[in-house]
Amino acid sequence: MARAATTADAFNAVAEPRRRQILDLLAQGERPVNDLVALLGLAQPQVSKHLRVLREVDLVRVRDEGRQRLYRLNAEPLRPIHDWLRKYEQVWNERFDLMDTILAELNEEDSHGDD
Amino acid sequence: MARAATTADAFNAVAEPRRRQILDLLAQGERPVNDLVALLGLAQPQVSKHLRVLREVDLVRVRDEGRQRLYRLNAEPLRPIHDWLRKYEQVWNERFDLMDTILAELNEEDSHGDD
DNA sequence: TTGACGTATTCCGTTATGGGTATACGATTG
DNA sequence: CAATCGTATACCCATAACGGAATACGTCAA
Repeated sequence: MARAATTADAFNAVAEPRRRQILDLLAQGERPVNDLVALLGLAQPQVSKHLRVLREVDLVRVRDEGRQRLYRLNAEPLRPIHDWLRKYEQVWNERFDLMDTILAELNEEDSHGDD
Repeated sequence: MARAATTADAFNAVAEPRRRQILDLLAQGERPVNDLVALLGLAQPQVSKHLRVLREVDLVRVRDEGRQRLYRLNAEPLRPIHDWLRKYEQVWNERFDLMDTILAELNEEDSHGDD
């Protein structure tokens, strides 16, 4: 074995900056591929590939219109990610990092205590 | 060029299921590596590697204690992800997907309209 | 100091990902 | 029917990333 399946879920789909950009653009409305190509400044095939990944996790839906394919956002699969993160929302509001800082400093002290 | 740097940011760090598990465990409190090894059922080196990735994006902090290394969650870097997702929160609450369904059906009709 | 323990790092092999380029395919236009 | 447009796919390359196994390194105990 080498790597676990990757782009198979929304987490991975969204880990790619370009794909996030695509979603951001589609959030404004339906768009044909060439629009995205222009806006992203990428080559058309790469955009199509990213769209494929997004389609596979159902983050985008397509609609044929003549020779164009209009892509549209489907945010639904993002919800599990959001839900997962919600657990941590509290954590970063509390000042645990203050304790971290203290611990880190103690650790530092410890490290160069005897050089 | 081949791939853009990957594990360099929190998005990618969190895209790995095992790493999410690790964070989930650390959310309960500080833990030494071997604890995680036992709980995850992974080999120790793999756990250390995942921890390294998490450390590099500052999602975990370490503290030496004797020959143990106690890892602790730092949720802070998750906030940008959460923020990014918040934009879409509204989208999946609205019933845009209803329109999607309709459009999809129209498209379907269209596809096998003339067989 | 030697040995055991806890953890990090290194090396290896495999996979799959992302970019680039060429090309295939369907739809429209003339 | 031919040419063109819009998009998807195939192919190639380089590299990163994961798992596995061995090993290095620091710390503690005897």
